[in-house]
Amino acid sequence: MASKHAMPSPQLLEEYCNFFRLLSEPARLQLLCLLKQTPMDVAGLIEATGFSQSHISRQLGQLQRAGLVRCEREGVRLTYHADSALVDDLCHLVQNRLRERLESQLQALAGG
Amino acid sequence: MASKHAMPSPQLLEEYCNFFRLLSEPARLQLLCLLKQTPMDVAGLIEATGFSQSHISRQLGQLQRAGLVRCEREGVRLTYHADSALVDDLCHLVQNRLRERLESQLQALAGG
DNA sequence: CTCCACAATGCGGCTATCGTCATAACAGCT
DNA sequence: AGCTGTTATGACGATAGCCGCATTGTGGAG
Repeated sequence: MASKHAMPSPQLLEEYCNFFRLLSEPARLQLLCLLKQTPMDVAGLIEATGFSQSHISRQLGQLQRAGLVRCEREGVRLTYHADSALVDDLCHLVQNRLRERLESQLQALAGG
Repeated sequence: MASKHAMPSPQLLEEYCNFFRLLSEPARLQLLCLLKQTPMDVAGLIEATGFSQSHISRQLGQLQRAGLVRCEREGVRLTYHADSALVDDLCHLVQNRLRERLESQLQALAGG
């Protein structure tokens, strides 16, 4: 075969970017991480983050459309969940990368 | 321990976002994928993508500062490389997610 | 040193997105 | 029905990022 890592099609590339863009906003990633730890309603997220209600609602909407978050009614409240392990996996990969990079910089400093 | 997936610190969260933002731009991701397949100079990337010289140079600068891309002089030209498997891993994870999501939507359609 | 080719950067327009305020939609209770 | 509490959305200013044009830096050849 040509390569183990063929060039993705433009459409797929775009999908990748759309997904990564979701995670590229601190507010959204924070909400995701919080909801992974403990499901909450919007009031809880306001309490936890200090963001405004409308801001949180918007971000949750984006995450929900991407399937990264679900919600269930409990009376008048909506309890949001984030149960996918995907985000954790992605973050761990990035974390390892960041660590490796800092270590190599440290070595370069010691070696120089 | 409290949880297998503890909340990352604000600083780390920011670093994650910075990294994901790099991948959230089709131009950058495309350049990354191209350079993973075949190392090239800027002229080659212009040929391959149709982007302007300055645009490509800027994106390469960002990728280089993040350590996702390196370059070597060959005479007056700079040959850029992208050798990390990280981006491939991240994209594969996302691809699986996209596939699963579409499959579940398909099933919901069939089941309804 | 001068000239040429390649790459990087200052500047500016443009668009997209964030984040807030105010308001609308919605579910439950009386 | 109306009232209350919760969430979603329309409108808008502010900000950030893309992208190209023009210029500057940089290394090699004459």
